Amino acid sequence: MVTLAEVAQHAGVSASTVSYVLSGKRSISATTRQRVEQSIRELGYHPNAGARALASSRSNIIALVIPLRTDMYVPVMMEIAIAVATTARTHGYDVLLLTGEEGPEAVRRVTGSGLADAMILMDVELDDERLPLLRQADQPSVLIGLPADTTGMTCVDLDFTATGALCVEHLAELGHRDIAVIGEAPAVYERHTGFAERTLDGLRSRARELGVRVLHRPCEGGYDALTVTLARVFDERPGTTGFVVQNESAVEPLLALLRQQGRAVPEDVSVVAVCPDQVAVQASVRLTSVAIPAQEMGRRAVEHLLAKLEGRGSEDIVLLAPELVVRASTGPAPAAP
Amino acid sequence: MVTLAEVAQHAGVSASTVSYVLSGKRSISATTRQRVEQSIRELGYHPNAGARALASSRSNIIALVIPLRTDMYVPVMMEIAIAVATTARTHGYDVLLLTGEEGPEAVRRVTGSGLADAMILMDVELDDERLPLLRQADQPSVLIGLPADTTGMTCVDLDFTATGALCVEHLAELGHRDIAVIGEAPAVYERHTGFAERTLDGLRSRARELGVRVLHRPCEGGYDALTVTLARVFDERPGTTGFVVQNESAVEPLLALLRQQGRAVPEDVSVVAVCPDQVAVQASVRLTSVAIPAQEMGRRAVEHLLAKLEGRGSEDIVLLAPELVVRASTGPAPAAP
DNA sequence: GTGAAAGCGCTAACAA
DNA sequence: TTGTTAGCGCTTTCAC
Repeated sequence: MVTLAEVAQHAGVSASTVSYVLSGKRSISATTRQRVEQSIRELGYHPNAGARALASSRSNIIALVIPLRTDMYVPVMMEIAIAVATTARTHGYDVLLLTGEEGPEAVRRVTGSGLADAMILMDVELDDERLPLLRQADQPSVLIGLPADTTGMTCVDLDFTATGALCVEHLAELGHRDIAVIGEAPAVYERHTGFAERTLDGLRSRARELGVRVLHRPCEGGYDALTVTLARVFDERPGTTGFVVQNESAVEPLLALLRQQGRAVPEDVSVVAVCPDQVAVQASVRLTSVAIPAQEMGRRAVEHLLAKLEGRGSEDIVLLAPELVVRASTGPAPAAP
Repeated sequence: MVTLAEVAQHAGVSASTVSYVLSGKRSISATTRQRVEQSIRELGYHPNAGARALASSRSNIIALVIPLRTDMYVPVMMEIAIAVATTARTHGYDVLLLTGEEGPEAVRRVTGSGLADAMILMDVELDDERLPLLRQADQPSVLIGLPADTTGMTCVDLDFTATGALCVEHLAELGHRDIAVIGEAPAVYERHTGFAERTLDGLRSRARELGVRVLHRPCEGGYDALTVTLARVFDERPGTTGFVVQNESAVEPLLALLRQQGRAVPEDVSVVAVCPDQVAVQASVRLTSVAIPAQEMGRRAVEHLLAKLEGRGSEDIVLLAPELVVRASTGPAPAAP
């Protein structure tokens, strides 16, 4: 294993010079720099991460805590994780992958050991038990998601309230007056992950303003669950002409069942989805949808984290504006019979 | 920040004693151990990761290289990653998440810096450019996937050859004599990721033995692509009664199009999928399928890696046996018209 | 069963 | 612009 001392000797300079060539923290003459860089290349030198961390008390590692549950938004999680990793790399950081399994203990362990310089938490719950630890830790952190109490926290999330509002607005403009919301599995609401409620809040309050009636039904994914849910919806509100779906695994079943019942999309019924674009374009009817901007969420989370690490302040709450893309699943409400 | 020295002082012992209490590498009297453990708890001590890595030249970190492409098997990738992370934790290791983006350079960087003690590579291509580096590195590694040349490598993968064979066997037993294979996107085959070809090989050679005709069509996901592909299949082989699908995003479109064409599943046409169980059970017809055992792959990869780290040898190639689960999408071939 | 002490490879004052 | 040097916190030999 090649050490910095060996590089120094090979280049005929002192260790600190090599160190400074690497860090750029003081000016080096062009010739010296070149000799050192030459030696580094010739010897195939790579700085030792442990030694560096010890001496500088910076590991150049960001911890990313992903949810253990894989019942929801898996591709979105993955996309965020990848965005976090690639963004971090462009800034010289690596990413440590932690699962939610360890719970609050993970925060303590990483914070205490100096394994990572900072952390990003995904799938934050409204009243997350890790938040107190995070607040008292001296490590910067960013949440992806929005807890109930955001005091002292930096959060990045899609503006789900605006998302909900946007969905109704679109349907209202098209003349729909009776809307059903097919939501996430009941477990998601019980877990109080926040985003589902926020979508609903935004949707309902805008609906009230626009004079649109809303029926909300949480729903497990899959055909069986949706068959029941859909029957109940039309039973209770036969005049329903608009659907908002926020549940990936309900999308295709919904479309299939509507088709099966002879309700044409978008002629008889309009559907707006809150889902990744890939799902929207690969569905059997190309879906008008609001996408979850996973990449941007990951990127922004890292950038805010780095800002904090470098002592630059940064906004506390970053809510990304939703964008509704109109595709083939929404159209004017049918004339009342 | 609490150091080992402070714990030692607080407990009235030497630093090395504390270290040995932590590592268990030499016997400690019960009373001393208790005093030390007490101090550790009282002071809230966490060993410093950098110092530990420097002194022991072991980081207790495993690097996991995930593919950058998210065009395929995303949930499977995620599941493997989570399994790797949780398994690693139970053995005292953390996981560093690297994207394929850096390419071979990532291997060099991690190997050279001592950032990680070992690495796991996912989505290995048949002729992967990282393999030579891996072979010459002194770090243990495990591949998830099977390259063309496995010399000196430890690999974990589903036995896709057996998977292909299993699919035809099932269809052949049901009397199907003309089978179409809806494969991954052409790009997947061009990339030579191996698994797609291996499935096909196993499928074809078993088909030959059983006197079954096979037509293979790579296919992009989605409805449009599948519409074209399906038309071509029935054009070329009107007598096709069995399908094997190895492409998540072709599953639902296939079922929908067959239904639309008035071909009932499984009465007129049988479908076997190679896909995650979740996809199989949530499809509009519950699919007979061979699952990709993502969790087990992740777990096994870590276990083999640890075996190598501890100097225990370990098998070179681990091919997990496929299991076909019969659900509602396969049945006896219809009598010839 | 326990302690003393020499590093591990690097960073960052402090000096020149 | 460059060199000297004192640690960073821990592991591990060597000695008792």
